[in-house]
Order: sequence, then C-alpha cells, then structure tokens
Amino acid sequence: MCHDVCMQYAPDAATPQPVPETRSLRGRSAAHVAERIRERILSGELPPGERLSERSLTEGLGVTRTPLREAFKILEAEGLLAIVPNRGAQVVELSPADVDMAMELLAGLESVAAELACARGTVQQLAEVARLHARMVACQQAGDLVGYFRVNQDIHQHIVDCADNPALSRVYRTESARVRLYRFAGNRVSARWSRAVMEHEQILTALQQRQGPLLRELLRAHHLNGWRVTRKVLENEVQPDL
Amino acid sequence: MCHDVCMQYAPDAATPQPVPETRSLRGRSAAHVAERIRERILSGELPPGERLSERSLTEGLGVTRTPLREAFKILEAEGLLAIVPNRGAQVVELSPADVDMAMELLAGLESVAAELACARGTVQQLAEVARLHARMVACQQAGDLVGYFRVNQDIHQHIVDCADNPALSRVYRTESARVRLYRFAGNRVSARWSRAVMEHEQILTALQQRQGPLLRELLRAHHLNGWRVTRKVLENEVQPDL
DNA sequence: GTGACACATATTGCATGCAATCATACGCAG
DNA sequence: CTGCGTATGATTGCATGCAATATGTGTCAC
Repeated sequence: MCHDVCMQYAPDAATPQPVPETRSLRGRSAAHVAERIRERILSGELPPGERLSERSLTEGLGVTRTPLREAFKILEAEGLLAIVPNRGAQVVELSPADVDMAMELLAGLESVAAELACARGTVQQLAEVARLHARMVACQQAGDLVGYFRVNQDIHQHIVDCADNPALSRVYRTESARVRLYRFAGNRVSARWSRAVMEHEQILTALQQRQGPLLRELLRAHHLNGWRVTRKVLENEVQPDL
Repeated sequence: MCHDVCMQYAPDAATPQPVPETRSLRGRSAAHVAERIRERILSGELPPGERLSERSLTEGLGVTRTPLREAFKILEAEGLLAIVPNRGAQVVELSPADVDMAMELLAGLESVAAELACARGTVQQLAEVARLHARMVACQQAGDLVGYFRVNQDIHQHIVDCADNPALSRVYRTESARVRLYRFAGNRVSARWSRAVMEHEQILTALQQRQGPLLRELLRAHHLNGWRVTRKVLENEVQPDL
C-alpha cells in the first residue's frame, strides 16, 4: 500500500521525518500482515488448500520473511493456516465432518450467549441488531446474496456480543471465521434463504422480548436448519440455485 | 535439556550423523519452544505480569531469537502472552473481571458438552472419567492439593472430550489454560474442597446415567460455586487455609 | 535533595544470509 | 515408454546483523 513510499530515500529533503502521515509500523508488522492474509482467506481470494509461498507474499505485502513467518504462526494458532515443516503454510481445508463439529460448537456458543444476551443486552445493542436485521432484509429483497451473507454474520456476532462477555465474543469470532467460507454455500439455495429470514424474524422478536430460553432454542434450530442445507450443498447432494 | 549435547562439535568422530537419538527438530522449533514456555506459565514458574526477556529465554532453551519470537506470537494468539511493541512479551495478567468472563465461557462450554457427552460418550470414555475421579478422591484424602487440582482439571477436560467434538475440546483446553492459575486459588479453602468433591460425585453419577440436562445443571452449579469462592480469595475477601 | 536532561547500554524489530529440505527435470536402465 | 535414481534449482528453517527504541545512570541546575 505505502511500502514503496516508505522505501524511497530522502537524502537532503525538506522533510526530515521519515514518513509523517504513516505512523511507524514497527512492532505491529506481523499483526498487520496477519490481518491482510486473514482478509484474503475469509474473502475466498486464498481458497482452502492454497499453498502460501513466502516469496510471493513478501513481495505482495512489502515486508520481509521474518514478520511474514510470524504472521503465519498467528494464523496457524487461529486455525486458518496449517504449517507443514519444510513445506510452508497452506490454507486449512476442512472436511464436512470438521465443519459439522465447528457448527455444533458455534451453535453451543450462541445458545450460551442467547440467555446472557436476553439478561444483559442493552437497549442500544438490541436496537443495533434490529437495524442490522432491516439491512439484511433489504439485501434479500435486492437479491444481494453477498451483502446478505455478510450482514447475517454480523447479526449473529452482534447477538453474541450482547452477552457482554469479551471472551465469549472473541472465541465466537475466531471459530466463526474458520468456517465462514463453508457456510456461504448454504445460502445459495433460494428455499433456505427465505426461510432463514423468517427464522431471523422470530429470533429478533425473542431477543427484543428477552425470552432467553426461547431465543436459545430458536438459534439452535436456526443453526441446525442452516447447516443441514449447507452440508447437502457441500456434499453435492443439492445444487445451489442462486 | 539436551541442547548442550547438540552444540558439541564432532570433527572426525565415528558418528557421521549429527545427533542420532534426537530426531531433527527442524520445522518444529517454534512449536517446541512455545510448549516449553506454556508449561512454565501454567506451572506458575513464569507468573502473570512477568516480562520475558528474549536473551535469557534463548539461552535457557538453546534456540535463537527467531523461533523464540515465533513462539511468542503463538502464545499471544492463545491469550497467554501480551506482546507490547518495543517492550517485548509478558505473561498476561487477568483482572477478576477477566477471569469472571472466562469462567462464564468455560461454564457455557461445559454445559454444551454435558448433553453431548451423555449422548455420545463411549463406555470407555466414561470409565476413564470414573478412574480419574477415584484418583482425585485419593489425592484429596492424601491432602495432595496440587495433584488434586491437576486431576480435577483433567476430569473436566475429559468430560468435554466425551462430547467427541474436537473443536469444542480444543477451545475448552485453550480457554481453560488461560485461567488455570487463577482458579487454583479457590481450591485452597478446605470447606470448598470437600464440597467440590461431593459435587463431583453427583456429576460422575449423572454422566454415567447419561442424564444430560441434569449433568448440565450440576456442572453449571459446580462452576458457579467454585468460582464464587475463588473470586473471594482472589479479591482477598477470604484467606485460604490450605 | 530533587528533578530534568543527556548519554550509554540493553533490548527489541526486522532484514538478510546460510544450510537443510523439498520439488522438478533429466538420464538411464529395463 | 515407464520406473527409478540423481542432480539442480527453489523453498523453507533458523542464525545473525543492523537499526530503532527503551532503559538505566550520571550530571547539572535549582
């Protein structure tokens, strides 16, 4: 982004300070690189199974191998990369069984969050969920599948955040990211899409009425329904029609 | 441990291979170092707040700074270390509020695991929990607080493992490790100690009878009771008597 | 005595170099 | 033509060096 600028020499220039507008990145290089690679993985630009060459990434990101390799370790700890000794890093490939387990975990985390969110969520937080819900419906009506999916993920994260437990939010975010790509497939079935929105209506109502146990069951069912369809798509038993 | 042996030169010796008994660690150095540091943190040898000097650790572990710094990144991603730019790594210090949130998360994970464990746990897995329970009781009767605590942690991990969900087990293990040291304090109160064992008896019974909802509630209550005492100890409202 | 500043030292962050390992292409026997 | 061994280039893992930053210490003004 700006590394070419940073690389230029300024022998006697009128600007003595190295690069005024870009605050020094020293000490944040690995985290910054990890963030960039994470984005590329979650967007699908780096698909599961893709091998990540140190050489091309260092050139693409304008950093050297040391911070890049540190970023690899971070992403490996997050479960996004697998590092094979002497063969480098590759984007983790999850089997349907892996995703199954992850979905069970996510459903569990959400069901735990549900009761806490109903008990503790502030009015503002609940309103934010409602706002996101409206945006999601708008995306559906516009046929914007990608936008819908992103806002959908946002809603679920926000519900978890309503539980006001940073550790829970962090784990949910990390584990949700691991399977994001795989879940997208399920939304590409029109029948599921419309039904999911209906389920979301009920979820929103339960949250607003702070009916913890009900919300819990709705979320669990929502997950189960969604994953049942998604698994069939992943296993090529159903062809997506969107 | 063996790095001094590895460092010796063998100019013309009869053993051409570098070090026959120690298989090459190439490609596993960072993970190995992370494991060592993790042990030291979890044992309390490196207490919360401790600054980790690269110099002393490289000398102590017989590795250079590169794999050590990679290990730091891994441990930071696990939530055990905090890396401050230009000031290096230090063991994370958790506030009572942080531990509170973590305990809520752990209780949630266990309650999710409870029903799955009752539904899916094999007879062998349940027997292993029973075996650990017996060992724990033996530790209690021997007054072995440290052994008791370790087996206790093992039991909870095994119950979660009975759910047969690797993702759940992994998250539980990582999040449990983050707060292990802080939880130890609560066991240093004799009244809590004996009551905890009684609760474990009930937990074991519920698991063996595969009563999911009951196990769920027992685990939740067990966590709440334990944490209530531990928090008081951490906040110096109660003096440990063990 | 205390505080502030400057200098010296230690430590960290990152770049680079070297050795081990892997991947690929080639030669050759069958 | 196929299979296998080998050699060579590419890639990774780790060690080390250099620059930026922090830390400790001494000096001096007040």
